[in-house]
Amino acid sequence: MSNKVNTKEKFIETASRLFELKGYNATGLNEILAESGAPKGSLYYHFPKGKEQLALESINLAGEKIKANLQKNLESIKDPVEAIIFNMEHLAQVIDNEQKTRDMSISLLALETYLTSEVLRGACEEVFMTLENMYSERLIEAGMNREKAYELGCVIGAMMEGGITLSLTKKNGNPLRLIAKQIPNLISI
Amino acid sequence: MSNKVNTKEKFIETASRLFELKGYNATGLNEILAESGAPKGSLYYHFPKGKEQLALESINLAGEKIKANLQKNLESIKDPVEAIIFNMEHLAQVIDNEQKTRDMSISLLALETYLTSEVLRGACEEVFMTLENMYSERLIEAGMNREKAYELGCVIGAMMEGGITLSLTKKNGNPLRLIAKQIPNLISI
DNA sequence: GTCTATAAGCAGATAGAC
DNA sequence: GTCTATCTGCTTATAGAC
Repeated sequence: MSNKVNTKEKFIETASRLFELKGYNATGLNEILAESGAPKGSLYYHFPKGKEQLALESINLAGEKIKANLQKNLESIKDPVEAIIFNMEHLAQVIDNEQKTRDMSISLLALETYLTSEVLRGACEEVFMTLENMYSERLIEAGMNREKAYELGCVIGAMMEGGITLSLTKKNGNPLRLIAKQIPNLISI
Repeated sequence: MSNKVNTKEKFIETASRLFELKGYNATGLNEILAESGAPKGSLYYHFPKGKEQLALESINLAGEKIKANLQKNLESIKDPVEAIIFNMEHLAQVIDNEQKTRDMSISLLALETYLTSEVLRGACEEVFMTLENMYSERLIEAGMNREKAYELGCVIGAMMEGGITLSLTKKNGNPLRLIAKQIPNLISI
């Protein structure tokens, strides 16, 4: 039924938001259930393997949203350097205004799960690699040598994650802005 | 008594290791007690405010160790660019061999606590800022303009944290190595 | 100062009625 | 497919003996 799909998607959306915000271990199923407005039995009907399965689908959803935001900027701004800078400065502004993550990073989930769940670690790795490849492909399109583009894709991805971590901890987007300022020094096509 | 000091320090050392490795929320007091070999009453005698107080001292200890490692490399290698690269490549090698953190990063703790504990967020922010300043001071010593040095200190700090996150998630030190390779492009004194 | 026993609550997960 | 009631085990924290 359509209700089944809606219930399941509601679970994933709520869980994805809470996992990104508070982390995997700090987010209880009861909290997800309360915000979803559904009972516990329903959750285990849709996710027989429990919390880990719900987290897997949550990571994938979060990844899709992060990718979509990046893609929008990479497509709408012609110069890849300017596009990457705009993307970083946009996140800086969001952190200045809200001081929390939303469709921004899965670093917390990755660091919480890389030692304890091979499934979740793998899902996080895949999200990271897709983001890196998006940077790389755009740089190749703009004329950069392939190998160099793949190396820079990873570096830019790392700078983003580190910049978000620092900006959240400091409660302001300045670290992300300083990183954005250095992007032109890394990219010479 | 000296025993008091030893017991308390043992708690902090064990907690610091476990918090960095598994995170604040995934590490139970029972686990810390088991590895410390001391009973629960003793922990609450030394840390009346409980887990948060223990975490505060754990973050400070982890920060001291991370700083000490960096300082050793910044002091022993004359060229700051080479020193920073060596430090990153050393961490890459550790991750290749052990695939987990130890005296390396407090990103996990920072991301877990920035929303829920102002005390712990502040402690993490202080560690991050001290590390950034260590990079900056070394660059200033080597002749770099002050403002530029402070900006780069933050950028290098962010790259380290992001590089560690990616390297742990991918189970290899390559992201850190690719970042190290880009350091010369950022630093022109 | 050290240690034991226990409290009170929440976690993830399950059984079974409807 | 949906929902309720419950189980087991773990969490942080405390009371009080020694």
